[in-house]
Amino acid sequence: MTTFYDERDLEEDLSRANCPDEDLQFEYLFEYEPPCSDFSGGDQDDPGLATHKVLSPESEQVFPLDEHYRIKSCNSPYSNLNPEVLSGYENQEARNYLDNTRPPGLALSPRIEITPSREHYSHGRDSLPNQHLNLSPRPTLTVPGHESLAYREPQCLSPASSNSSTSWHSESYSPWASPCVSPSSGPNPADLCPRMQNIHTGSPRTSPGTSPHTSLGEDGGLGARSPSPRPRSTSPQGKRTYEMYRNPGLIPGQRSRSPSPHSGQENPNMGAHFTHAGLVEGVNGFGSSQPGMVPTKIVKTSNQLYALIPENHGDGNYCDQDIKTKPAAEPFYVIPSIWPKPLVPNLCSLPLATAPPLEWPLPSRTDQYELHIEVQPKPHHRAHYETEGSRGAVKAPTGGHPVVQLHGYRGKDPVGLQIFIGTADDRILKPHAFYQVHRITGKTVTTNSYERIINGTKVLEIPLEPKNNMKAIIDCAGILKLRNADIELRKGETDVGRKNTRVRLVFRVHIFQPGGQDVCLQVASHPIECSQRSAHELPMVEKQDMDSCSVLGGQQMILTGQNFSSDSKVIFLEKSHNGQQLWEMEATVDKDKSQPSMLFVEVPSYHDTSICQPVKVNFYVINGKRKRTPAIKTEPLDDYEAQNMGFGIPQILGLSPHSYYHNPRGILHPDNGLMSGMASCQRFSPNLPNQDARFQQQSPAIVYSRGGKSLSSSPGTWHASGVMPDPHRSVLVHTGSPAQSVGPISSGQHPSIIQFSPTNHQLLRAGDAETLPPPQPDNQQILFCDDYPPQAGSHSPGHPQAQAAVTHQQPCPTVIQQQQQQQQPFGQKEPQKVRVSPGTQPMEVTEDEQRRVTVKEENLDQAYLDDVNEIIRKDLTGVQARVHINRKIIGADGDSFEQFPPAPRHQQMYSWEA
DNA sequence: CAGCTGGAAATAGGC
DNA sequence: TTGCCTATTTCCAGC
Repeated sequence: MTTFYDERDLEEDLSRANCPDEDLQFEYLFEYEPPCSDFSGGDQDDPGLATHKVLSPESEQVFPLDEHYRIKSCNSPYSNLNPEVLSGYENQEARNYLDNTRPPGLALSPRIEITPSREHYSHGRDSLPNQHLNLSPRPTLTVPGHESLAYREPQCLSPASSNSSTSWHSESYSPWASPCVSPSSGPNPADLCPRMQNIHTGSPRTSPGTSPHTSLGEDGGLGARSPSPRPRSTSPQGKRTYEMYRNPGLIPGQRSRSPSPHSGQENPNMGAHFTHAGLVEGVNGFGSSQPGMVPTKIVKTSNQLYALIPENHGDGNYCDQDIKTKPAAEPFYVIPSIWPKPLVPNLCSLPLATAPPLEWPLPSRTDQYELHIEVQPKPHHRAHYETEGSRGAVKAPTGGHPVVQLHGYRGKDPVGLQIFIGTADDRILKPHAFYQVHRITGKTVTTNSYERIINGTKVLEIPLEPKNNMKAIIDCAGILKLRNADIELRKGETDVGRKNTRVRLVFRVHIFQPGGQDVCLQVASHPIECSQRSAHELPMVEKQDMDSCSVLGGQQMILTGQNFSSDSKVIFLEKSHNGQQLWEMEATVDKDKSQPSMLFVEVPSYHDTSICQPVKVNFYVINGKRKRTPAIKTEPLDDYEAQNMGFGIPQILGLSPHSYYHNPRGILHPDNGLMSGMASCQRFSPNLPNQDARFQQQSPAIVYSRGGKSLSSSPGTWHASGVMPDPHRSVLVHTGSPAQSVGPISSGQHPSIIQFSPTNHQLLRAGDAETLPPPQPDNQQILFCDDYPPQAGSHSPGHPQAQAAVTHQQPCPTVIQQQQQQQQPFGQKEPQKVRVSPGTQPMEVTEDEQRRVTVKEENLDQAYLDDVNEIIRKDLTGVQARVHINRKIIGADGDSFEQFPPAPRHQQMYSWEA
């Protein structure tokens, strides 16, 4: 079981569009193996030699991986990528790609592979159908009437965050300023924070935190806010609804396939910048190809000096916009010519002008360094509104706080660690529009931090000091929730806040190197659910003890997680490439054994036991009843869409689902220069509108020359470091030795739990933080593949044990024995009732049917991507596409299955007794 | 008393 | 259009 699949695929997303409640689903993967013998991701007893395991229902055979594949793999876009360099989702991307590049020579094991999806925390934004549409950078953020504002107005507008951290108005541009200092008394916001000009002009606050209800509407006339009880914001043009978001076709007049705020369609200025000039430009939307661009305007403030550079010509990446001086179409970016005074002397931090944009994907490690989250945050953190007091810093599962450490750093100077709130969806990581990091101060906070606003995103910076072993306890970062209406009202903002409540803590370091090239590393935490409700209602799977089994099912799978209930149901489903649900089956949950943190599930039989290829399915956990889920939903083909897509629907249908969520939008546009700058090893057709976002997810280490000039001047300025993740390997996660594993699963029966997806991996880490003795950094980082042996040099520089832990994979037991339980089952054993499951026949889509199917607008881009991917894939390896099976977890308000396919006769479905 | 928490009412939007 | 349901946002009380 060493292959990996991208559960964040097209069909899943399409299906999601048909199933609103699936926004709260956390999906996981499972793979069915056919009865016939074939490869199965094998044991990897030899850490240095990946194997494939021939698996039949009764026997297994292991043999080495074909060398041919390795060679082939070298041609992949990840040829220079070391999977271990990438963290979290990025690794999954590599795995996905690799998985799909399996050469034909290696037959795929028809097996079931259970893999926790990155959708594990899929929720809200990430699960929205057009989530991939928001991959474009967010160089500017606008508000109605103030289109030139380069910030998220609520953040700038609302100082109502906790006084402990106060609003980030003043702090943002004056890190060392008192959090409560009046804008009028401190640095002049008019100078330091142009966006503040609008807000504060005529209404300077004496204390940003004194009036939770002080609003933009009051101050800046944006009209989005009013004294409490505040009326819901209304948009002159009509507020987007969640449904509209899910289905852009519902939006009158919205035809753009790129509703991203900064897509070319919506912002020609931005779009024009996506040229081959360089990655920076592409990402930032700054079209400058002018080396040595000189700031056109210098603004002297009380504490800092900013260079104002026209967006279209500057090479600056971060900044505030000068609202007053520039029209909307020509926003300015403010680049501090003088680095703000750090809290720590000699703090090694990169000048904003040279730092990569927050939207940029960065690796978590290079050969030399690794930025690692030693302790992950809790999966839930109730964010506070501006009208509320702070809800404190994000905590760790153990009760402490997240810990981040930079490995491999030998310098003597502290390094600035940046923290911001990023998206938790499957698209490229970027600052979250609806959440901001919130600086926490107080006697309980041990970590100094200061704030700044980088291109509209609040960023905390704390020092990583050698004396602390370059480790920082993140006890100063809370999460502020911005009102959806305010954000959605921004011009160009296409994301909706509804059900978009998952975030990640993103950590970044910029390591100054003597050679003149600095290294930027970034690592994102596990997803954090920020809503109040979900903390108690959403079931989450943190661990699954098996990821594949025979198509015959019947094996017991133990899910470890949270918020399971007696009503918890585990649903297996399969979708077609176009998102149509092909099969759905509720697994039998052993109510007697199950606990709030553990579910014992009997894997249902796959509907087609005669498959000869492994099939991936989804499964998810749902608490409570579930509404009817349409098995197939078709829509009339939108001519406009079809025309603009440039290919027929049938083409879409055959596309690989992989990387659907990774539409890089503008970033990977052939004109944006990303590929040339970051993934030169891979060539794409310039005619294709998009490229596979995996290549940005798999971004190489960013090495750049100090000094803003070069950043946008040429593609070569930003170049991949020589240390790129190994592309040859699918990767999986070894969750630790038996002694380190959690719970019964870690007992002798399952000494080595292998988790296959980043999602699962992430969750595991959250749990491991409590149970695994530190340091266990590589439990998370040990990513290797079934198809390829770990390579020297790919290990974590700071964790030599990484390699050693690679191959303790064990075959999944066909039957998992009941483990000793510390908790009581939900209830006493009761006669299970047979669930009525209509709709026995798996959905089969004929070609004609497929032609009638309309892929939602937001999915077309990915279709393009997949198309490209498929071309590349075939070109590189000729690997045949796979069928994926994902799994999900649904929220408590999930739908019921009125069209639930009946289980095979030999495998009746059971449900919890009410 | 400030900050933090948990809970829940009020509100808005979706169906 | 209405009612129900869910998600969001605001408010309150306790620690």
